[in-house]
Amino acid sequence: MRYWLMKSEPSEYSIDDLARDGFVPWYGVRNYQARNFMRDQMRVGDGVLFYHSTCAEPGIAGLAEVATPAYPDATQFDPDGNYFDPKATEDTPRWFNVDVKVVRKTRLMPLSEIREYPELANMRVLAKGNRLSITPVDPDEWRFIVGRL
DNA sequence: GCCAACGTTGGC
DNA sequence: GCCAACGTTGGC
Repeated sequence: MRYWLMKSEPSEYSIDDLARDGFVPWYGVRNYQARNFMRDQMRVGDGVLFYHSTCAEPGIAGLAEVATPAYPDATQFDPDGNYFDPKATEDTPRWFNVDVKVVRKTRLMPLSEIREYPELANMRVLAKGNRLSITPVDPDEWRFIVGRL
């Protein structure tokens, strides 16, 4: 069992959207490291911190979990979509995604609050210049955060 | 809107 | 295989 932090822009897809839909295919990831996390390391049942980024109040907004193994991201094959990849084919897909299902919306734990806890100082989401949309979370960090939501 | 940081691309 | 140029991310 692993733990993850996954970023979403709430203007695109928020925790309220996830609470409404129940689950969502995490499509559109076009970064190899983030893809590899989904394809190679995620397992059904892994815990997910749902993080709002690029918004007025960035921070952790809810809890979710990995709901499916990784499978080819359908959007890479759609020439009219924003996520089309001309180098991907059905036989040799380049991008993968899992489905994520809601556990619960929580209070918002703002980025500014995350920074205040020495216990969370090593989180990758706090690292300067970190741009990864999916990052692993240590079990200790997970427990610390969940206990305060 | 700014800008630092980072990943990717492509010429050589 | 290097590396400059470019595009994107994301907090502020």
